[in-house]
Amino acid sequence: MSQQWFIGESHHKVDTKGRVSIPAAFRKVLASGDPDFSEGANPQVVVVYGDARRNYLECMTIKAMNKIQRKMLKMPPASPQRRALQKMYSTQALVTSVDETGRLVLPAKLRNKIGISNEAVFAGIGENFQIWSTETYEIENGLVTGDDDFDPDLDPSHYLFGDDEDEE
Amino acid sequence: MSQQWFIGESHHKVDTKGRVSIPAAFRKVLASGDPDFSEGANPQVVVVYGDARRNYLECMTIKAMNKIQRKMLKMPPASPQRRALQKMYSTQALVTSVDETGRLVLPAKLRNKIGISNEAVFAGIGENFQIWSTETYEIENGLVTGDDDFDPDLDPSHYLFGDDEDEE
DNA sequence: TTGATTACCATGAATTCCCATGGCATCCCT
DNA sequence: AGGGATGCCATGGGAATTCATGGTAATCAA
Repeated sequence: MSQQWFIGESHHKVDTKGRVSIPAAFRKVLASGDPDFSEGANPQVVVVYGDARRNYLECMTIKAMNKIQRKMLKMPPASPQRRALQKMYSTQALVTSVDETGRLVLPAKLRNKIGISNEAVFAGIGENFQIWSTETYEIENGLVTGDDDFDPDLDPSHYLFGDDEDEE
Repeated sequence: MSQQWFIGESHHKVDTKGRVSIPAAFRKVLASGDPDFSEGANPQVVVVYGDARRNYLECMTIKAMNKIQRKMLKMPPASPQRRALQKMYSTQALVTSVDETGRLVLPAKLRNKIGISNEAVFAGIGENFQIWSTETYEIENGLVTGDDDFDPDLDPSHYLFGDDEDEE
């Protein structure tokens, strides 16, 4: 069962062809989230580059993608919500697979979108992970925007308080 | 099982004869959704150009078309709903096949319908995909119509929140 | 015959595949 | 504890293949 969540942060080189190594730990999660994965083969990944306001790529397993697709199919076909989701998760997304050497190829379009020159940051978010250009990542993650219910100066673990579910 | 969904977005040239390359990824989905497909042959596609309000072509696999036909057969024969569907999906549709070089030929009638000059956009929507003229696509997809429950400025992923199905 | 449609061939660019290397950590042997 | 030996990991380069696209010849329909 190895690892279930994408956890960790790491930096990787992006070469002229757009190839980037995926952190080894993430590859295992991808493999376990790919229904068609067989030992020795290469797991598939989904890369979502949709939303214009985002300056990172959202990556997930096939299982996670299928779950999203099922959710979308349950929404009213012509609703703006469903349309927005479909545009983002179906149209502006890419299904590809990890290569023999554990790398992912990011097409030029996607690299431009997030402004990657030659180095990328992989950030695990649990059920999915993000790819950032190193420069953007440093800037964007320095400043945390707060709203009325959020205090940037507070230790985040405070928000875990209360309503514990059963163990494990 | 290769790929199950039409996912991705890409631009392709349309020549004077109406020939357009179908994105390679889409061709694989078409092949797997064609019951009569045999290795090395050319998969079939269904192109629906019916509805006057649409300024794009809706394309799907044979399997998807069969599903729609079955649904229609279950509806009351003389109902306006069934008639409308039949007109769109049976009358104003075209079954054709991908050629040797991976292209599709769009007859002049269909090109005029969606106003294609010399470039088309292919947009994957999961179970099917759309063909747009580049110009229309840019315009139509820039403006997002909002209603009371829809905020165009919100990241679409918000609409995925809640009501989780059981874990698999 | 004439315009349109289909089949066949050609090519550059992009992408995928395959092989190679250096570094770091782990294991194992004595 | 030293010192290989082993193996995985990140990265690089070149070859081989696929893709998108163009052109020309053959076939068809009216």
